[in-house]
Amino acid sequence: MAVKIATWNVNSLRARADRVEAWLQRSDCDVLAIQETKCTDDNFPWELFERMGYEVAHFGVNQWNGVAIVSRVGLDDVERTFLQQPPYGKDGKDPVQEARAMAATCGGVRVWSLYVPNGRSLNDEHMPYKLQWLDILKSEAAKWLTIDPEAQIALTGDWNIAPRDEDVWDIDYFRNAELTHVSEPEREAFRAFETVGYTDVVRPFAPGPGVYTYWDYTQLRFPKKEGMRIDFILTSPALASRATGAMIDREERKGKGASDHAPVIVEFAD
DNA sequence: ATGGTCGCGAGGCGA
Repeated sequence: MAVKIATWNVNSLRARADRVEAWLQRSDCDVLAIQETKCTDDNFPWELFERMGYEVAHFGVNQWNGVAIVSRVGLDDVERTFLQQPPYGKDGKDPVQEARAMAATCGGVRVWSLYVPNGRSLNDEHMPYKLQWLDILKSEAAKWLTIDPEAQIALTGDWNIAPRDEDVWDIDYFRNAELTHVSEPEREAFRAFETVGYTDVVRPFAPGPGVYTYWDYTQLRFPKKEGMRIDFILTSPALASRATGAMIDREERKGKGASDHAPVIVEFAD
């Protein structure tokens, strides 16, 4: 079946409930993968989606992270965390499994909602966590294609990596400040998904330069058009061949109460 | 102008 899938880091679902509802209405998406709900199941706004006729599954353990999948074309075989997903333990504290990944089968597509660890800084212990998290996810994703080369898989979400120099507004600024998201280890971790067979299905329909999915709240980054392309939809080969269009909804970043990320949308034909 | 923005949750952390 034809299906329209979006991914969006909403940066708090409760603070943005009205915006999310309005966006879902006008975007007419069949599936929305959400990151950073910042909810637990207890304070998650279930009825918001149910009254629009969508099913919803959520994975959130505290006020951090949190991922969800919303669908009106079925929501089956919900899976929370990927196999071998590494936990995070700071300063030798007990490692905790964070709510950063979940999957569901919607309209025949295995949709993953992914919130890749930020990394924080090149020397922070969060960076090796980020790289290991991605490496293990890549290995799992490679296995899925080995098991079924025709699998319909969409790896969607906030990858916290800008794979190309043109994916940030000024690569020299990032290099000079030794910022994350553009380092070679991070980019290699991203390319590894392409090496095992996954494709960015949005970029061909929304080519750069100057095309971004995220703008920092500070420094007037959005009006100055100083953003980053860090949200992606990567798909298996069989699903990539069905992509007929895609867009980054930059309009949604405008105005008071916007998330710092824009929704990213792709359409697949039958 | 040595700051500037958010959200969560009630001080500081994470982004």
